Amino acid sequence: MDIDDAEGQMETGKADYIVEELKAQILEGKRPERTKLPSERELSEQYNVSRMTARRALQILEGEGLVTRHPVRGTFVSGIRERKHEHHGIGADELRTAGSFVKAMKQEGYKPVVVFLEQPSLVAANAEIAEHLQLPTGSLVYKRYRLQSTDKLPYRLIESYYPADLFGELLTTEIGDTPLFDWLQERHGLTDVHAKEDLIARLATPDERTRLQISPNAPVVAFERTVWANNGRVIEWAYITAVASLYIFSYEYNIPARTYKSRT
Amino acid sequence: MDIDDAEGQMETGKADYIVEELKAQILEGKRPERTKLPSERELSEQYNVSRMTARRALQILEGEGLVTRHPVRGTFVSGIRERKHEHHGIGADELRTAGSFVKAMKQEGYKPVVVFLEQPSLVAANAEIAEHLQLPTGSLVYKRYRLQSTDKLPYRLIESYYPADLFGELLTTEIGDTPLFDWLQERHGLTDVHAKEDLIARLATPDERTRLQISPNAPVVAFERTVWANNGRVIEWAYITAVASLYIFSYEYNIPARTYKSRT
DNA sequence: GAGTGGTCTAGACCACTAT
DNA sequence: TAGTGGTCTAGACCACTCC
Repeated sequence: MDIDDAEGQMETGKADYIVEELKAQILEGKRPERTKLPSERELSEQYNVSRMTARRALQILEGEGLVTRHPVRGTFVSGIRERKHEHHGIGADELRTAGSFVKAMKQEGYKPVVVFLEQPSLVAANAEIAEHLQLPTGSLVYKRYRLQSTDKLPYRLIESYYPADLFGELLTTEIGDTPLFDWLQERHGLTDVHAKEDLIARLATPDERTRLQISPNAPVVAFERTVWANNGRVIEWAYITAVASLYIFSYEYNIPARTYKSRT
Repeated sequence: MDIDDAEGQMETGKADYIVEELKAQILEGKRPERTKLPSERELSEQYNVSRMTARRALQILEGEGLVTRHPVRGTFVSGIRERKHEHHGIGADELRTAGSFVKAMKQEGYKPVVVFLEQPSLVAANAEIAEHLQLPTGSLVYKRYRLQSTDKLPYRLIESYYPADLFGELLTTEIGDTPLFDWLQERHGLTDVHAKEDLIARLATPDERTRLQISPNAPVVAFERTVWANNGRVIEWAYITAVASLYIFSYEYNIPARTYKSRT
């Protein structure tokens, strides 16, 4: 197990070597999903490296999405199958049935929890929000800021804004579990919608790390979403931060034919 | 500058504190894009912390996409505007004009380079590739494995497969700079295409790290893309790894109306 | 009390490159 | 030769939870 014994064939670093060994074991099924990996201290003894090096190996595996780590509990194999599909595009129905995600979670045996980090409220739009919603700066907008979790395992942070003239009455109306866009269709007759999403991937900021309960090495997918109604109005702008290791983002689209040679 | 002086108001760690200071300076414009940040050793002196802590701070900034780091050169502010837009969906034209990305790069003054990591070749499809291309296992497929770079700064790794009966002749045909899908349209009359992409975000594997020349803390966006022609055939399946800090992925789609109350 | 991961220290050597 | 980031060591203390 001593790394120096294998040093002959090794060009990579010690941490990378441990990564490759553990990864092979995981992919070969020798370490099934949800089983516990050796702790940092155990690994450092087994491979005769310092704890920081064993730690780096586990952090790399975490970053690649192969394991999940928890203080106290330990490090666990988290197969790719654990990722949640977030499907958009042709046939997308997440927006139509805003509760669909929650339903899917329930089917999988999770208990979905939504925590409002702020009380939903009407606020004056700053320049940025106003521009996104195509409203004058200072317009009243309905704001929601919430965290979605399953069994105390947070997966998504959502900050969303809506024009107050369409959604403001929500503050005094109880719509229960009715998805927001169903309510919009019923109340205001807005049906077809068009959505645009801009995604980036990055590591979490300290604040997001705390809220999403992830380690400094865990990537997130941050995206803006703008939703237009069929009358051309922007009806939602949202900034969403999702724990990357839990998600597969799926998009489908058509590319229309073009007249051949119509462009250079 | 000594962190312990500010310890009173500080709940976060020392690395996080340095991150917040530097981030504020960057966002306020005190540290303009492309300017050099203090080195790890300088920071560790300025803040009276160990080099590893200063290092962690810079790595966190790198992970968040605010700075880029290079051995020898140092750490540099890399504004968000440096990210390249990758636009898909309605109006998407990346596939139609496969050279568009390259053109955009040229306009920005970059010199695009494509390195074929393997000679393009006809290979027998293994079970996975065959399934993706909807062909029998063992079918001949045309494979390309290439790395895209600008000025020795790699940004994307592409492993792509095509049915040999449609694309095999490319091995002996010189199509020059003609985008692949333009050639397909001209040669085989396949026009409208449908695409599906599945994205995940994660940290790079050691191999990807080496090929893309990024540090262990830099996230990547890995995605599969399947492209169908208008006759229902799969004409491309690709696995793409993109340096996350260089990309914004943009998707646009419509959500069709539904009959109200047609679902629960 | 024992064990987990999270953070931090004060050193060290390396490969690489610009001067 | 000097300076950069990359890697590694052998310790340390912390917060937290389970027993």
